Amino acid sequence: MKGKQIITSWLAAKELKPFQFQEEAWEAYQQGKSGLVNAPTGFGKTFSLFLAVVIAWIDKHPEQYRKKYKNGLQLLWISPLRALAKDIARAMTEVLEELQIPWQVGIRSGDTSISTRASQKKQMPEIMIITPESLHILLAQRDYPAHFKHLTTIVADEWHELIGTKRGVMVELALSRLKGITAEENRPPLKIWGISATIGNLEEAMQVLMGTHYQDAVIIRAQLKKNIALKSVIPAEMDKYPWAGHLGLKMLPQAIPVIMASQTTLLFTNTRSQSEIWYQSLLTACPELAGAIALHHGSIDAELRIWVEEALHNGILKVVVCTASLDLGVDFRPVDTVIQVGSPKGVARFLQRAGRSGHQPNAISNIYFLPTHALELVEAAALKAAMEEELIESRMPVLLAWDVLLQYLMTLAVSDGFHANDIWEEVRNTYCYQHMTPEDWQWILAFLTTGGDALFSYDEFKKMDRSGNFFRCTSRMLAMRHRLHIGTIVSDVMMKVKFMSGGYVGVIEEGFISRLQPGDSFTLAGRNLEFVMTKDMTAFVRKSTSKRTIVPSWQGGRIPLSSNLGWMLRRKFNEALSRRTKDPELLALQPLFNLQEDLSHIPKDDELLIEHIQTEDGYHLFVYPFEGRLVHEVMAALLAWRISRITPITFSIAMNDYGFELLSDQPIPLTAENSKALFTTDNLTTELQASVNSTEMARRKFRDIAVIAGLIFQGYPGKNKANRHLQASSSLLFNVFRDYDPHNLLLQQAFNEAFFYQMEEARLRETLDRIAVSKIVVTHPEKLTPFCFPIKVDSLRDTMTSEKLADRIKKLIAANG
DNA sequence: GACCTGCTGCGGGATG
Repeated sequence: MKGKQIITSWLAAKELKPFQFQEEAWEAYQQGKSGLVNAPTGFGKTFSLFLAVVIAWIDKHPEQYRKKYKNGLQLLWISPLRALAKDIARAMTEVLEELQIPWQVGIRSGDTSISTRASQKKQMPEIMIITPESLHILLAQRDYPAHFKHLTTIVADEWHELIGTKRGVMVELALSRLKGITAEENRPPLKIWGISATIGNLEEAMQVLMGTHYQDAVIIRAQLKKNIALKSVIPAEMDKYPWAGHLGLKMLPQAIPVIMASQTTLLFTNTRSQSEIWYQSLLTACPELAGAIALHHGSIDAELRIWVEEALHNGILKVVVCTASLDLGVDFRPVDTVIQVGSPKGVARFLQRAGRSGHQPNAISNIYFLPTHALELVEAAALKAAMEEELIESRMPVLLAWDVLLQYLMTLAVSDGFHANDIWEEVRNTYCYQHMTPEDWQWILAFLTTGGDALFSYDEFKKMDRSGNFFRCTSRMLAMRHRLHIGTIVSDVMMKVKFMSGGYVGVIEEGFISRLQPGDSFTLAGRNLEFVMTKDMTAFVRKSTSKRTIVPSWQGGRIPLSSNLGWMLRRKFNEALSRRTKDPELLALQPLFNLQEDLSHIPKDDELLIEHIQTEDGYHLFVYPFEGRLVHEVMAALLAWRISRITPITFSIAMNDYGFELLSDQPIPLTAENSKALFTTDNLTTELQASVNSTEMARRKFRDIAVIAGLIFQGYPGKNKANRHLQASSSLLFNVFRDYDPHNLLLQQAFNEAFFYQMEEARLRETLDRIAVSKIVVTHPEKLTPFCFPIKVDSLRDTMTSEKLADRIKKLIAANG
């Protein structure tokens, strides 16, 4: 083992010693195994595998490993982020230089220049770091197998980020093809490795990566624990802290000392508009932060974001206000403190964010939790317990994603073409498509060659030619369009925001701009801007001096509270009234809990609380399953439907992550006696269909599916079509399939996705099953309770502007006494 | 005494 000696002595010269898990990874790799490496952030997961490859290389060529050859591509490193790819390439290059190994490290991603691509094509670097999309683009090139002739190893970095997404499916498919090429050329099997943070289903994560073939893959777990110090910031005047709200600006004075005492702080918010508001407020409160504070979220111009990331790296910034855009990626060493404003919604996400600080072995990650309303403080106690018990969420792998398969087959068709029998074998051995039937496969092939039962008369849907079992796309126009559209991320159509004088600020939703009059001011990227005009999907602006500006809102995703966190939250309520609890969060909430108990009840984890409250608005029913807003939305609709079968009655519905409300102008006939029947899982599927508009939900899901499957052309880069266009064509296709091709697999997929992701059907069932064995506690409080107040405020918001809302809340309080 | 909602990720290439 010459390689290992060389590496360990090189490390020793730096006063470093490999961790045990790293040595285990080297060993396993040396034996030709595949597997998954799991370790907390900051312990060198990346290097465990990179050095394993280097060691094996030295052992293979002990005398001439420092000689320059044209070795060809040895190691393919899949990174989900372009920024991460750059960082890793830089680090690898440094190591190789120190070891005097003349290997090239290349990056292949969307920002790789045309000339670099061309030279890569002539001579591949020994190591290539690539995004899943770019990997498929390689597969879409003529003679693509030649690139991979010398490939021995593939590493999927940050695999926990990809599993559970269609980008992960792209990786599965690419691996199946690369394995196929290796087998065709009678080379030794590829070594396939994943690198993953801890998730609930690590075993499954590995199976997904390996496919159904590799039986003897290993999981290497680092027996290391990241030291995380979670500190809840308890509102100074707890008895005056709002019961509802999500911005948390009241806590600003308590956030400032934390920021000032730290070297560099990342302040995470849940939404882009919230980050804009916090940025402005911090700057107003501490003008001395000017130049040392920055803002980072997904709608800010990429160049500006890169500047912020670099400034963070170099320690120039004191604080960065951000959203999930800084969840992962580049290692920001100067960051020593993280502040989470509002609920992180999940344990894994919270850990991930905590790990952004103290990013070195044995350093402590400091994370402060800042509640935005009183009850949210319980989440801090729940998070603490969940971290101790390592109760980390699972990521469910995507199954039978037909849209991605259609795209992939087209990729193969535009490069060298494919033999259906070979590819069928390969695809069926991926985790995603293991249950694909021969009929499904035939349908897919027919759809790509003829357009299927619905689209057979339109030539643009006949994408491939068939001769026997060989499929190929001969149209150069289709091939080019296809290469442009590789990928599974379907973004909403956004409008660019540019200065009149040139200079790009960021993006904003069409709908937001359409509500502005020229001369109106709004805030983006922390700047006050005056709207001038729109032209070609671009909003032109100039600097504004106005003090009153509107903060835009973006219609982003709505992440529900995870079931792990919900479960822990329910458990924490058991301790709410116990004097023995040591959680400072629960102790601080004692007055609130006492009030809730006086007015109503605090549910234990084996109870379901239901509150009947009558106000001047009507009759309210509040239910608290703590299962996240998506489940609550569906449950509310289901319950409303079932109650309306007892008595003719109509409701309006509201919900948040903790519970939901049904509001009616007549008494709601739900009692402790009939409640079990109203929450039963009997006839669930049919009654869901009746109560929820699943067709509409499926129609919304279908838009992305149609784009990914290549049925809708989104236009050439930089010239995106307007949103209306996309909606219209996808809706049209949806109708055509429904009417003329009801067995269409893409249509079925749309319904499946609606049930799985939008209604969280599995989780709904589990919730109902839990309720079936729970004790149901029905109370009749005389006024609004601390539990119901946030939901009530939320339901008012739908129908009112914010000023009216403030008045309304005052009235509510007054009426509540 | 109680306010403002809603994340992220990627991206042709052949020819003159």
